[in-house]
Amino acid sequence: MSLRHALLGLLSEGPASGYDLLKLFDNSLANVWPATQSQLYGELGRLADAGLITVQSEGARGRKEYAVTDAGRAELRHWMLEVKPTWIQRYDMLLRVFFFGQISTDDAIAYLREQQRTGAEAVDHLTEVGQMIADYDDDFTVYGRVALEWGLRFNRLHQEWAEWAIQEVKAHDRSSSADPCKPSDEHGA
Amino acid sequence: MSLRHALLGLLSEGPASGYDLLKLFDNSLANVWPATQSQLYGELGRLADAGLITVQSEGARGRKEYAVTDAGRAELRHWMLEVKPTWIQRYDMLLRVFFFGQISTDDAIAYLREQQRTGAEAVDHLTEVGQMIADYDDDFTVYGRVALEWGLRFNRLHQEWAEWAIQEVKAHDRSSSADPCKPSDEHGA
DNA sequence: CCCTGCATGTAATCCGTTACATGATTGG
DNA sequence: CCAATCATGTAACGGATTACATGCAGGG
Repeated sequence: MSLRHALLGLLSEGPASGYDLLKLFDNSLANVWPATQSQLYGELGRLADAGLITVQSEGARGRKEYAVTDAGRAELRHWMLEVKPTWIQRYDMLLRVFFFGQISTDDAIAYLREQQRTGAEAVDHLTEVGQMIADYDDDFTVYGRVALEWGLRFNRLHQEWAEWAIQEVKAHDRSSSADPCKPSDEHGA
Repeated sequence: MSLRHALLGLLSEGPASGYDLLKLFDNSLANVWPATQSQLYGELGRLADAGLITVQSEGARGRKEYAVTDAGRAELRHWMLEVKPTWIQRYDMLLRVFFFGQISTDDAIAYLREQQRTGAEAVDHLTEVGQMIADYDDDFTVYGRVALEWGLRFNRLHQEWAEWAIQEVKAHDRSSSADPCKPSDEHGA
C-alpha cells in the first residue's frame, strides 16, 4: 500500500502527470520503492477516485496533470507519522548461503565473490548519483541524500560482509578437511 | 519463485513434513525469506506435482513426509549456481525519509529515533538467536551463522545510519532557519 | 512524412497475506 | 474428557510483473 503514499509524496512537491511521475521515480524513489508504469497509472486512477488527488488540468496528447488535495495531504501526514514502517525483507541472496553445504567450497566462494562485486558496483553507481544531485538543495534532494547515504552504507556492508564470509567459508573448509571424524577427500568433491 | 528453492534446500538436509518445515522455517529461513503456512503447503503440492519432491511415507494424522528427488536436487543446484539473486528491495522506511519536508523537524527526528531503536532491538534479538545455535556445527547451522552475521551488520548499519541522519536533519534545520532567504519562524511550525 | 518521444491505458498471471475450515492424537 | 498440539488444506483478495495496445505531436 505504499505506492499510494509515494505518489502523494511526489505530488506534494508540486503537480505532475503520470508520465512526469514515472520519470521522477527513476531517479529517486525507484531505489527504495520500484514501480512499473502500469502500476503507477492504475494507482493514480484509484487515488483520484478516492479524492486524494485531482486532475488539475488536461494538456495535449491526453496529458492529465494531477494535484494533491487536502484529503491527500492529510493521508500522507497520517502515513508518515502514525503508520509503522513494514519490516519484511526477502533476500534470496542469503537463502542460498544457508544451503552452501549442497555445493562445493569453491562454488560457494565464487558466489560470494560475485556478491562482493555487486556491492562494489552499487557503491559506484550510487556515488555517481550523489554527484549528479550534489548541487540541488531543495528539501526533496536534501532528504533524498539522507536515503542515498543509507544505500551507500548498505552496499558497503554487503561488500565487506562478502569478503568476511569468504574467509569464514575457507576456514570452515580447512577445519572440516582436517577434522578426524570426516574423511579428508571430502574437500575435493 | 524462491520459496520452492527454500523448501528444496531444507529437504536436501533430510526428509520432513510440511509441519516440520514450517517450524524449521521460523528459526532460520524466515529471517531472509518469510512464508506462511498456506503458502508452504501450496508450494509442497506443486513441487510434488512437478516431480521435484515425493511423498516418502505417510504417518498418523495425515502426515506426509516429503523427500527431495534427483530432479529436485538438480533444480536446487541450478538455482544456486546459475540463477542470479534478485536485487529488488522495498523500504517504506526510506520512502518516508524522502518526504521529511512535509513534516516538522521534530517529527522527523522522532521517526529516526524510532528507527534507531528498531535496529538496536533487532541486534539484540539476533544476538540471542546466535547464542541459541552456538553449539551446533552442522553445515546448515554453520552457514546459517554466516547469514546471521549479515543480519547483525545490517541492523547495526540501520542503527548507526539513523543516528547519523538525526545529526544531518538537525544540521539542515539550523542552516535553513539561519538562511536569509527563508523566514526564521519556519523552524517552529 | 516518418520516427522518436510523450502519454495513457488494459489484461493475464503470479505471489503473498489473511482468514477460514477441518480433523486426528496425545497427555494430563 | 478436554485442551493443546499435530497436521493439512481452501478461498478471497490485493499488489506486482509482464506484455499488449493505442494514439498524438513535434522535429528533422
